[in-house]
Amino acid sequence: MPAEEPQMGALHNSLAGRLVDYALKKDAGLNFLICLDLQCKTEKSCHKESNSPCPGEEAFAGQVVSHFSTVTHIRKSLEELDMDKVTAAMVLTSLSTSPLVRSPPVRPNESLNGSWKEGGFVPSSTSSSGYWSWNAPSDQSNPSTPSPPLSADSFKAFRTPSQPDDGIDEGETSNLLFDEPIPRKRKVSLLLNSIPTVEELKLKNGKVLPMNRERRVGESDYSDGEEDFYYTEIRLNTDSVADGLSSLSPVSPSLASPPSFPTQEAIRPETSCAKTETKVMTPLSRSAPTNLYLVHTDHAYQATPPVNIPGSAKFTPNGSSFSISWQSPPVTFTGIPVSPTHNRPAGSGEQKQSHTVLSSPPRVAFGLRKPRGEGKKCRKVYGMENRDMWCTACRWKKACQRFID
DNA sequence: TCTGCCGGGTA
DNA sequence: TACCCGGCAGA
Repeated sequence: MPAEEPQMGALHNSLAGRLVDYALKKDAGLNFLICLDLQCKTEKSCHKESNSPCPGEEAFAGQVVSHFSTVTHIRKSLEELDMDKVTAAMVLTSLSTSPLVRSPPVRPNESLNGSWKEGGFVPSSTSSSGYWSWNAPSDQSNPSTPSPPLSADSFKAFRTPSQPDDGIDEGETSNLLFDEPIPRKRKVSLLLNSIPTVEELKLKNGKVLPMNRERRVGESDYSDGEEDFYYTEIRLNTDSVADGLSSLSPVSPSLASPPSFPTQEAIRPETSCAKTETKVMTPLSRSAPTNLYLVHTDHAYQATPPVNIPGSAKFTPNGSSFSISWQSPPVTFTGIPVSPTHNRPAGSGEQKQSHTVLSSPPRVAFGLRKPRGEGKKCRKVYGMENRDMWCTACRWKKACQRFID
């Protein structure tokens, strides 16, 4: 193991001191979104079944949830953002906070291995190529301990050595790290075969930050049929959630209608990535709600027709990346990855893997649940014994229509 | 624990 | 569409 790995891992830890992690776990032919939250400070329900204390990473491990509600919140209009170097985008306005499926316990050396083992993450086997996975928190008894500030030097260490300095000076770097949400590198294991590619994070100031080093075909850790799947959460704007809520409230026509998406032609693999994604993102910038989530993936996907996702969502593979975008409804997304070692042509009878995450929107994360009425309702006024005097809504356990606040 | 009511299921 | 109810979350 290269000597720099502990340092890299520690650095990564310090970068990742907030929110939650996720993994896509393949099991029984289905892919589940698994909460890897080591802090568990935002969603109680995610581990309620485990009945474990919040920091119980192990008990929490494998809990299948959908935690996208806490994924980095992007408030920046995509129109304002120069997206032409961003290789994937995910619009996740809301997903469930409640567990849907409980996956089998995650065994070491399974798909999550290397990234999450024995309550924490350990350096992955690919760290020597510039990837770092999550090490066990230095203080597991207090996982929510804030991460130490990063120095500009450490930030540089996080950068890919092979990448040139993009002109981001240390001052900017510091601002990025302290004033802006910290880009986090995620490692998600999938039973996919694909080729993570070079990532660049487009900063708000327009500068491009290389995030990963390219991973080449032929690297050996695809052997078990699984693949390390990385993505980077990018928080582009830190405006208040409440601000974002207003944009989710019903409903301007532009928000209510699904965004338009590029045609099949627009996402052909031979189309340049930047060009393609510009096309992809532009409609979103006009129609998507303000709390958008961007997931940056290191993944190669076969060029297949865009997959329409229920709920105004779409999965769009395009060469070396994919973008997933949707608005708040429950979603299912599927994708067909390209295998680096079994690179089959599309439509040649290959086994297409379907990756599914089912979820439903969180209620609290976006405050969509209206405040509870303060006044007396039918139930209080008439009592349970006079239930027939209640308004219909109250009888149906709906919002009271008679005593409206 | 009570209450309001959301979200989803059923007929 | 009407009706019902599990369950969440605030009081």
